[in-house]
Amino acid sequence: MKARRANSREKILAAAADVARETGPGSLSLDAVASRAGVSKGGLLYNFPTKAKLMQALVEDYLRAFEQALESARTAGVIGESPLATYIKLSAEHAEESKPSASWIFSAIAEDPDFLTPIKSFRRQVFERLKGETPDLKALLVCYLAIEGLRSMNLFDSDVLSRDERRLLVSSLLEIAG
Amino acid sequence: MKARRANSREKILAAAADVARETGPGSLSLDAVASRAGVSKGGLLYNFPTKAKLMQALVEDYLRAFEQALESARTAGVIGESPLATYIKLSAEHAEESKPSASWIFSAIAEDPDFLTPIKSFRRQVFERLKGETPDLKALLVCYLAIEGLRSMNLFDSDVLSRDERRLLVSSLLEIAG
DNA sequence: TTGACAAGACCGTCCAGACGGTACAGTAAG
DNA sequence: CTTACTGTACCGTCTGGACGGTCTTGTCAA
Repeated sequence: MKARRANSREKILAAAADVARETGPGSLSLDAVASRAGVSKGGLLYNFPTKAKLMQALVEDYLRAFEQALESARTAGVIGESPLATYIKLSAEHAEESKPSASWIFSAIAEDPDFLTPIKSFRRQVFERLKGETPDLKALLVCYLAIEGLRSMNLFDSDVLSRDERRLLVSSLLEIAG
Repeated sequence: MKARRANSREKILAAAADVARETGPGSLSLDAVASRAGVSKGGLLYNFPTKAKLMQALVEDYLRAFEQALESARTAGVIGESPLATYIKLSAEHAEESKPSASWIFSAIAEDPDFLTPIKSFRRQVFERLKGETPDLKALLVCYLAIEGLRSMNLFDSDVLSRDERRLLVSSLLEIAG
């Protein structure tokens, strides 16, 4: 679409995520993001005219990426696999990444709590879809919530569970999901 | 120990939680808390000499309250009930409260991410204890994580699950916990 | 009983710094 | 000529916190 010289947009987005993760959600200032991205503040404001637009882009990119990953996992998955199982596997992989991938969310809701609404409605959508595809509601609830718990641990960079325990959890969930 | 004239300390703490919930984590300023608590800024600073101390008090009170609730639930609980089942019931009750009880956490970690460490170590402690008391590790993992998911939904004020679904989830977990 | 006084609890104002955002002149590439 | 920036200077606002003053309460000697 844009960016002939270089892809500043993505650099900036990545820099914002890094700054949020490393220096904390409250320290996500435009100056910090700009210098981290190797871009001047003027350049940042050229790409994202306001801080809110930056946050919005962060949210939208995140949601789009997850949606695409889910879609391709669904088509590329094992044929006999249930949609719930696919969801569990994909989410577990995401949570297994060493870096908390979305701690910028904290910055976003600190900036304006309304940034949560698109995320919430996306989650709701995914859950409703899963509900239509899963015969056993109890199994769905348990698995979905446990995955949500895993996501939360990743978000808060919690080390309550060991790697082995995480693996055992996932395999148990897959067993429950059938 | 303190507060001869009135109990400003608790009023302030409650006000801080209210402000964080209603106006968002980023808007938790001393001025806002003071006016909400019906106290001047000077008075607030008298009780909590710095913003960090306020946050710390919020964290400590929260942890202490949960610990006490857990302890009394353990002693007052049904005799045949497993510790895991007690934990599930208590946490579910907490999550059932209409107001997100701890959204000030976002404010705290925006202020300084280190406020998470006492919370994390507390969680770890609780989990380790549960691990020593629960024979079935798989059941523990699934239940603990699902509860964590429930907590996260409450924290983010998410409405993905209906009340009925939450109830079904809890009963399923209790079934798994045995 | 009373008056002096100390301490505790709180008020209201002020300030330095940080932040988001604007403005604008310059420049290198296509 | 346009796009995509860089760099600098600047403004208005908000925030944490310091500070000095004020009102209330308890204590205790006379």
